[in-house]
Amino acid sequence: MPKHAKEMEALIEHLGKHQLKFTRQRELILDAFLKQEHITAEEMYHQLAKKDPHLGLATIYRTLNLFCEAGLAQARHFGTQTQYDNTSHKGHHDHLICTDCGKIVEFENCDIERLQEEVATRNGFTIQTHRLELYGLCSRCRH
Amino acid sequence: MPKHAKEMEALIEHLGKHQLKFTRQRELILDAFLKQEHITAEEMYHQLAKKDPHLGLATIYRTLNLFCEAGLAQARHFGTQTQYDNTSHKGHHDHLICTDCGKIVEFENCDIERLQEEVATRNGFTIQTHRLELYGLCSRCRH
DNA sequence: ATTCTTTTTGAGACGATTTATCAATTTCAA
DNA sequence: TTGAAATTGATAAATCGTCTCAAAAAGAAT
Repeated sequence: MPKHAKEMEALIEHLGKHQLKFTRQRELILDAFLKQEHITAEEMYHQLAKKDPHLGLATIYRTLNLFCEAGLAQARHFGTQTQYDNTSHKGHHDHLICTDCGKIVEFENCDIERLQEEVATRNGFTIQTHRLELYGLCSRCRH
Repeated sequence: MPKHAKEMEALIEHLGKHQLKFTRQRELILDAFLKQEHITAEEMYHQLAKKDPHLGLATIYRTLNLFCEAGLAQARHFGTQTQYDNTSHKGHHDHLICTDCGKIVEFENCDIERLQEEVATRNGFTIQTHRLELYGLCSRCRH
């Protein structure tokens, strides 16, 4: 059984529903993407240049955005670039961000997630994904 | 007593400490900024164009960044643009967002906020602001 | 008030990141 | 195998924010 069978199937299902095609590039990019917790398009471009020097940057952007629509990725804007988070990596999707030095601490908190579910249910929503970012000063920068 | 005397003083104090000058533009931009909970440079540019058609976009960016350094504002990357949050507004707006129809429900949850504080403290952070977005399907779109 | 030094401003050039364009290629169902 | 529809790669273009620099303004000293 391939490493990322579940995600591959999710992608194929999304493609089918939207009359999109399964291409060599999409498979290549999915494989590379699922190995990371998060990555930028530029990083992936350089990483994949070794396997396929002709893979265009535009294709990577398009495909990562496709993954977002399929629910496999989630875009996060930080600094000047866009980070694409791998949503199959369960924890570590919440962030503490130092507004002074830019330090990022990833965390996971079950209690918060449970309360989020509660809020959603109370409002008739079914949560697919979420984004939680806490901005402040880290211990170093506070002084 | 002027509306935003406290913030104005904070700015003047910051200017004094850094050999910066108090200008008409900085006063104008501060006034406009403090009336909002958050704003982008572009929005403020158009808003202020009525009062002073010669106020340059670069000046607005520079000034909003100055406010960040003075602690009056906080930059947050959202979508493709930078939102400048007014730190004197405490109102936290967390959002439930339907990924199908785009419906947005605002909510606030004290328990979640308390847990956020806990996480931050445990990691040595002091929270200035945060952002919480829950993505999913609303009752209608779930069918 | 006038002078003088320093900072700020406005306009546009510039750099970085992402999206749009389009002809050639690939996918995939018939 | 064929053909319609989608995708790709290269690059042009758009977007956002910063940098540059001469002219203007601020503020201290005279």
